[in-house]
Amino acid sequence: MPSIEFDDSKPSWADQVEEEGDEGSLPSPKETVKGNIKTVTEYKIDEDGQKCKNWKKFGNSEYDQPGPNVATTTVSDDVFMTFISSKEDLNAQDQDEDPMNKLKGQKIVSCRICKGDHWTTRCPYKDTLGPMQKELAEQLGLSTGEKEKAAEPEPAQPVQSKTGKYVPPSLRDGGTRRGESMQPNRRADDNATIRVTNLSEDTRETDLQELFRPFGSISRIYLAKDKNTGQSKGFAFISFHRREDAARAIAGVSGFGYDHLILNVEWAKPSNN
DNA sequence: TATGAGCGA
Repeated sequence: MPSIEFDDSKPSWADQVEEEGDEGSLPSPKETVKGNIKTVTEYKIDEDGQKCKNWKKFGNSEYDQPGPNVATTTVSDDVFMTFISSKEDLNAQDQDEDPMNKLKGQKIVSCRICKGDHWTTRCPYKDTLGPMQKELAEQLGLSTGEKEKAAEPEPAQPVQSKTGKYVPPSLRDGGTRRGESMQPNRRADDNATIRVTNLSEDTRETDLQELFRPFGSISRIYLAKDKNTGQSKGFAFISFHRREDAARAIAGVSGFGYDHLILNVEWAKPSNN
C-alpha cells in the first residue's frame, strides 16, 4: 500500500480559516483591478466588535471627500425586516364583507354570502359572490337610502336581473330570502379535500402547490407540522375547488415518487364538525 | 408514525 503523501509546506484549508478567524488580527487590505476600476477592500473592527469590510471609494467617486457625497449618496435609517409565516399566501386578498348586516340575530351559523351552514370565511363561493354582493347592494341603492326597485313583482324566469347579470337564488328579492342553498350539497368545501402522506420532512406548502396545481385550482393547503418545532409530520391536506380535480389528483399523484419517497394520496376524512 | 385548527356573526 503506498502511503498518501501530504504536502506540509502549505497550511490546510481548515488552518487557514483558523488563522483568519483569530480575534484581533485582520486581513490585510486587498486590491483588485477590473478594467479601469480599482477596488480596495480593507477590514476593521467596528464598535460592536464585529469584523467589517470597508470599501474605498472608487470609480467616479474615487477622489471624493471622506463621508457620503450628498450629490450621489443618500444615507437612510437602518431597515429591519420582519419575517412572518406565509400560511395564508393562497387566498391573500382580504375582502370587506359589510353590506349584509341586516341579517343579525340568527342563531345558527349562517354564511353571510351563500347562507350555507358554515362560517363566511370558509364559504367556497366567497371569492365569486362576495364582490358581486357588494355590487348588488350598490345597484339597489342601499347606501343612499333610495327605495329599492327590487320590490316590484318580477317575471318568473329570474335567472337574470334587469342589468343582465346573474343573481343567485339566495340574493334575489333584495337578498331577504334565507334557508335556501343553491345546491343540496352542503359543505362543498370539504368534499374536495385530499390527504397526502409519506411526504419527506422538508416538503413545503409551496412544493405541494406546484405539485398539485396542474390538476385544478386549489383552495387550501395545509401541511401538518409540529406546533412547537415546526417539524413536518409528513402529511398534508390539499383542498380543490372542484371534486373532479381532487379525484384526478389522487389518480395522478398517488404512487408518485417524490424526494426518494412514494407519495400516497387519498380522500381526506372531514375533521371535527 | 400520520386525519389539520380552535377569532367568530
